[in-house]
Parts: sequence; structure tokens; C-alpha cells
Amino acid sequence: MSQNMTQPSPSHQALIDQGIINAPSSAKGRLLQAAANLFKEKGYERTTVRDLGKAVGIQSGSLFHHYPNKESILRAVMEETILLNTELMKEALSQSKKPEDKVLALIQCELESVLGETGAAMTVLVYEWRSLNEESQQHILTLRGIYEDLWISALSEAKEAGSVVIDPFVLRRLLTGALSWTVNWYRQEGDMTVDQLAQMTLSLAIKPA
Amino acid sequence: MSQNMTQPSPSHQALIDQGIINAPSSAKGRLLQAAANLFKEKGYERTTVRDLGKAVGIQSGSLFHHYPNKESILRAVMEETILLNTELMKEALSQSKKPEDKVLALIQCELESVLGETGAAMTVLVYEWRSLNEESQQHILTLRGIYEDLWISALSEAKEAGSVVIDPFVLRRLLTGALSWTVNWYRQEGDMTVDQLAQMTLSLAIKPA
DNA sequence: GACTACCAAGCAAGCGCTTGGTTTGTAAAG
DNA sequence: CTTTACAAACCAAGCGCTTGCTTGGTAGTC
Repeated sequence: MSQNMTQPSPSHQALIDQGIINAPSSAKGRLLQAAANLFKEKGYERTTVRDLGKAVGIQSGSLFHHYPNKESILRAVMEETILLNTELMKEALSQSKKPEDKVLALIQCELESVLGETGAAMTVLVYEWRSLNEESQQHILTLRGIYEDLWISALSEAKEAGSVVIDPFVLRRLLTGALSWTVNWYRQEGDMTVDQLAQMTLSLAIKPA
Repeated sequence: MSQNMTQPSPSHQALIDQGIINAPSSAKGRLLQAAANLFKEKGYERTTVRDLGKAVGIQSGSLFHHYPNKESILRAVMEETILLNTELMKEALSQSKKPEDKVLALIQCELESVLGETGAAMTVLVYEWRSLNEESQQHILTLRGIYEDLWISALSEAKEAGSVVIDPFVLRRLLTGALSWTVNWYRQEGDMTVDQLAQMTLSLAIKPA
């Protein structure tokens, strides 16, 4: 309910300036944020356009001034979050050299995506893709491919260095499930930090050299 | 579409004989199987009672002779699959002594639940619980607690034996995500067997003594 | 003759979305 | 500084359709 006032990261701001994603303070931005929260909590199908309208304080019909239909709102939520998180990941990767550090950076980054501010949108991205039509699914899949390539190349490097033993593709998929599932159990209020959780996950993924 | 003709396991048959779950060949059993498949593929909300009726060859209204409402069909799908898989797990556990073997048995068992015959129902159990009302959620959660206890005690044993390094609760949750997510990518037709996948997952969870 | 399993028909409510008209923000013209 | 013009943002109302579910009745079985 309360608006988040933290500054967006440089990558985030850059995407806003380029007009690729909407600023969180704009009308569209607030709609997408509200939509992400509702879609996450109730699921896309159970969320009505009347729910969406009430969440941003307008009539349900007025939504269709911004988006042509309900599905395109879901698509926009997914598209923005995958684009943003791809950038955040590149940013995090650029600060690491050793393969193990890269893998840790990726794990931390994905955990923060899932558990932090963009968490609702990320959860929607993972669990609601069935509600997209075929064309939109293909579109999101393409964007996700770029994101996944970052993972695969980092894991492949780590395998060549000897710190990963199983196939990078299988490992990535197991990690995808493990990390995205955290949204269903991890609580910030508990006595384990996100960084500690990232470290634990890393200890599963790689064996010390 | 085609009916599966494999014999149910002893545990499965026992539950049927006790009247706890419906035989797959009975009217209710076939309905639940069809419901699981539809709920998995389209999601609970997108599946209409007319879809369900058509899948079992009766009018949509006739469904309500067997179940009072649509939600109770979802609940029955979940309840039966959690009860069945708890029994299958106990059966698998009883054949292992060493903690590492127990963990492998659990991983194999859960993978077969998710990827095998009961896969559709298991997927529904994992991803559609939001569509249950509060009371049903609580009911399923209780049944799931029994299932989870089997995991926690096996992982705790393995930790005491030194082959698990991180907290069993955290490990179980990471494994829950990793294993349930396999439904989204693993294909039987590929060149990796379920047993190989189980072995790989085990290699992440435990370190050799 | 009661009971189970079903059909045919349709109702009330809720759904996504459309429509026609009103307010609001912006910026040039007077 | 005010007026005029216009588009973007929004409202109030409701349409057409689908939804979960009900109802009254029928065929077959023990």
C-alpha cells in the first residue's frame, strides 16, 4: 500500500530515460506495480479489471485507455521486469572476475529480484506465463533467453574451472526452481539474510577448488 | 487422452481398499484424473466446469452430483495425491538404512511423483493452492506437514552423519523448488533418465563422506 | 420402489471491454 | 495575464458473454 521511495539503480534509471520501461511514479508505472502485486497475490485470472482499477484509484473502464486489454497489462509487467533484471544482472556480473564470484553474483542478483522490490513482478513472470497468448509467450521467451545466456556462460566457465561438476544446463534449471521457490517461504524478518541464503545456495552449486 | 493401464503399487491399492482415495477406474477417479490434467495444463481458473464435463463425457451440471462445487474437485485432487505420495514415500524409505540412501530415495520418489503418472496432480498441488479457500488450504497444509516431516528427519540424519552441511529446513526448501520445477523442463524423451537426474540432485544436496 | 447417475435447460452473477461524454493539463494566441 | 484550443485522462453506464451452479425430470439397477 505505501509507496516505495528508494532511488532506482543506475541501470534502472537508464531504462526509464530510454523510454523502455515506465517510471514507478508515472501513471502506467503505478498501474504495473499494483498489477504485479495483485497478480502475485491472487493470480492473474482471479484478479479482475475492477480490482486493478480500485488499486490505482480509477474506474475499471479507464484502464483500457492505457492498455488495449487485460492481457497486455500482464505482458507489460513481465516484459519490464525481465528487461530490468537483465540489466541489473549485467551490472552485477561486470564487477566479478573469478567464475565462482560470478556465480555468487548471479545467485545474489536473482534472489534480490525475487525477494526484493521487483519480487511481485518476478513471481508473476515465473508462475503466470500460461495466461499469455502464444505470441506474447514467444516474445517473453526471447527476452528470457538473453537473461538465461548470462547464467549458462557463467556456469560453463565455472565448470571449466572445475568448481561445477554437473551439466550447466541441468544445474541452471535446478537453481531456477530453487531460487524462484524462495518467494514461497523466505521472510526478511527471519534471522537469515538474503546474502546468507545466497551463500548457502552457492555451497550447493559449486564445490570448493 | 489414452488411459494408463499400469498396475497401482501395493500402497496405492491399500489406500483404495480403505476407501481413502478413489480407484482410477471409478467414475470419481476418472474425473479427478481428468481434472488434474486440465488444471495442470490450463490452470484451475481457466478450466471451466464445461471443460471438466467434456473431459469425462458428461454434462457439466452432472459434476455436481459427485462434488458440491468446483473447488472441492480441486481439493480432492490435492488431497488424494498428497496422501498417495506420502505412502509411496514411506514405502521407499523403508528400504533404505544409510542416511545418504534415504535422501536419494526421497529425491527419486519426489521426482517420480512430479514427472510420472501422478505428475499432473502433483503440479496442481504445488501451483494451485491459492485457489483453495482458507479452510481447505489449512487442511492440505496439515497433510503436507506429515509428508515434509519425512524429508526433514532424513535430512537431519544426513546432517548428523556429516554429509549435509547447511540447515535441513533450508535445504529441503531449496530442494522443493528445484524438484517441483523439473515439471517445466524435464522430458522423458531426452537422453537423461529420471534416476540420473536424481543422482545429480543428490550430488548437490550432500557431499561425499 | 428407492437409489444412483445422469441429461436438458437455464438462471443469477460476474467477467472483460465499449461507449459517449466530462474533466484536467498544457501551451500557443490574443 | 487571460483566453482559446486540443489532446490526454478519466467517469458513468451498461452490453454481450461466460461462469459456476440449480432445477426438474428420466433411465437403469439392486
